[in-house]
Amino acid sequence: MAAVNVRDVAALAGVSLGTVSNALNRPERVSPATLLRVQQAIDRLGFVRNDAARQLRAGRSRSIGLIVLDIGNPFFTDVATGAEDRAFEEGFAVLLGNSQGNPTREAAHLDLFEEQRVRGMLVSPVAEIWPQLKRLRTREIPAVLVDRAISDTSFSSVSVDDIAGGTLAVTHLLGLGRRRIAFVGGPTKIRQVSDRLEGASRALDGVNGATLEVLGAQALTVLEGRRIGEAIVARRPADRPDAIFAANDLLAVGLLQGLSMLGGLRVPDDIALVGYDDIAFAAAAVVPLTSVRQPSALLGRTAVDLLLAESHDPGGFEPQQVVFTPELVVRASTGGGAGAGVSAGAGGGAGDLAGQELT
Amino acid sequence: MAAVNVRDVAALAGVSLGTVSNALNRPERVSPATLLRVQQAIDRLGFVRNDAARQLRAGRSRSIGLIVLDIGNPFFTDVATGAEDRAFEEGFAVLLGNSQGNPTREAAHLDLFEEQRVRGMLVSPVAEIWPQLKRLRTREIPAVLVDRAISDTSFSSVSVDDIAGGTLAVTHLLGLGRRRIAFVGGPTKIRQVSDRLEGASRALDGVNGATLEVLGAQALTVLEGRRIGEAIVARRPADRPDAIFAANDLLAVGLLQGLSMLGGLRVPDDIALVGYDDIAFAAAAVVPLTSVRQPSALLGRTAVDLLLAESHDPGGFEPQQVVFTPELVVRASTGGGAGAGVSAGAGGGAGDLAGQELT
DNA sequence: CGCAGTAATTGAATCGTTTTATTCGAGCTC
DNA sequence: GAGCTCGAATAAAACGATTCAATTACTGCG
Repeated sequence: MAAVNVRDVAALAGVSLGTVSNALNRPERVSPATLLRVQQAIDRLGFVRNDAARQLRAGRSRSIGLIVLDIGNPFFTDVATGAEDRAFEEGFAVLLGNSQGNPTREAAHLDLFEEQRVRGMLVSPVAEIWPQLKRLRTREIPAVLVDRAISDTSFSSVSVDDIAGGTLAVTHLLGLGRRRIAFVGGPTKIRQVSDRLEGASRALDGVNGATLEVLGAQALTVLEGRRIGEAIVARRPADRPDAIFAANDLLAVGLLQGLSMLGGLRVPDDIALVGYDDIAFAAAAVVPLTSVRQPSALLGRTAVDLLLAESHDPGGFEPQQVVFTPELVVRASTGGGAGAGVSAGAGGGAGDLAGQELT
Repeated sequence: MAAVNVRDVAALAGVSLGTVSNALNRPERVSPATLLRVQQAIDRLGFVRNDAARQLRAGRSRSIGLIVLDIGNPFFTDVATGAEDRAFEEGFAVLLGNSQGNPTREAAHLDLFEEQRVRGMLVSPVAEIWPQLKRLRTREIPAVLVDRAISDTSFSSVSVDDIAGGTLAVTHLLGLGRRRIAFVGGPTKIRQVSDRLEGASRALDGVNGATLEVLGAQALTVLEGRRIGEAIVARRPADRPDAIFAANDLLAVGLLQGLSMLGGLRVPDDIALVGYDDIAFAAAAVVPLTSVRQPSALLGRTAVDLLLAESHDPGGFEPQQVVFTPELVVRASTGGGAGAGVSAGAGGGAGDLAGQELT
């Protein structure tokens, strides 16, 4: 009883196997009576379609590949969640590939998924893989780039506007009346960092008396943030900024520790603080962090939409570059909630660590 | 040029298609000369095997299904990383399914993956799905349970010994000379919580003068930890515990905030603190947290190993229950590093948030 | 020189489904 | 009642790789 196939079902139902296929795929072409008989036979035998045969005949599969830089990174985890969710709605399975920033692994995953004849690939590329992606396209396997500024507009892509995010953050700080703004982030060769800085500096345009100081960071880590925070504390009060925009939440959390817990400054009273990414911990920090949130899961969902759209109409489809605008989640670190208090900030939102279950 | 198949390759190489297949799968049966010609033809045409046809013939696929409760949970992310990594080494693709704790979604994923004829499934089950898993087994699709205590030993499983973890944590605290231990955690109907408590209480056996107080928590969150921390601060000094074992790191971080930052107590001087899970943030807390680490990625790798072993020998395979022992990572919150300082603790380790890249 | 034995290659059958052209009837019209 | 159409069901031909029994080519040996 290892393998139940359409033939067995047909035999039990007393019809031809073509009819079984029709019952499965175009029920309206089959008379109600036989449809019922076929259904019963299927249930009785516990028949499950063999997708391999199906896709062999159809020439296309019902799965899509997702290759990410690092599945451990919460951003990509969210992207994957969104993509899987959307794909599942459409009856597609998602093949997960973790390139770990390794071009060799990335290429190998591309090959592996091509053998599986995936319907298309979602890729957040490590290396320059245009040649490979173009080759895939000649095989009618479309690709959608995730979170990469892309020069080649012949591919669809989804990304978030980091410049807008930077502007959002600093405009908020200016709106609170702060004028001595500091940007903490680096290395600037990371596009996201330089874009966020660019956005920050744009926000200053036309605001008189406002200054933007750039404090370079070696890495986007908590420790680095703490170090910089302590350096700020060491300054004369008049030389300190009255607001900081950190390039990501890890830095922001470190800054918070350095400034407030170790340095004795008050956040947001003395210095207001905005982070970036809205990681789960942002809401749970001692002073809940105001942060710029990226619609990560939506990125994943949208990428799948673009992929399927292109797959349905390989010829006529026009590649699209979808750029999402991030959103500011205001919490206590800029005075959004209770002063320096305990209550959760305004945002809240779905992914908060607060609601997370135990491992 | 949409589809290049073995026949095309055979034609170009001037051999029969059987030979091409041999060249692909059993190169030693083919003369070096023809092997070379076939290789060249493959390269020239850019031939890529069609896995659908392959698996149709073979009756088995080269992919495995992974169904997790919540891919957003760092524990499962690590499990997934380990599983994907191991599977990839073996040339297998991983189909990712996120059940989101929803039994309906879980069942649907099971069906979807069964249609894909996966080689086997890794499942961290939401509901009681034994009937479905047993049905799968009659189809030679083995399943391995992930992180579930399992009564039915006819399935392989991988899990972590939470009792041992609890003992580990509290033994460490006792070793530091602490005697008034508090366990913070709940709800106890979660098996992991009750097991950790059980382990904690076992550690006390035979240690005279040691007491274990249980402080129930409504949820395993930062906020709840903070609340409990403040409650402890409100006690008379003599009534306070001198060490706390928290059921997970979120609680521990909250406790740290409540005790130390808001309450003025010193960690570890006044109260030593141990968490559980060793989440990325544990090392980055103001006082780096001592924590119990679970070998999550190893769980994933091992699960894949068990799955493939069973798949290779469906008849003779004996299901195994692999239970991992967690490991204690000592950091400053129990005096492991600098007193209450800034330096990272002992553990460090691969997954630290410290090294994490920007989104 | 012929024969056995091995190595290399071939061709046909097969996996399970979908699809397409075809057949079979029944019900209608004129 | 002959000719039609239309609905329902069928049989056969794909899809692309693998495998196995059969064939050919070749080597060495007696």
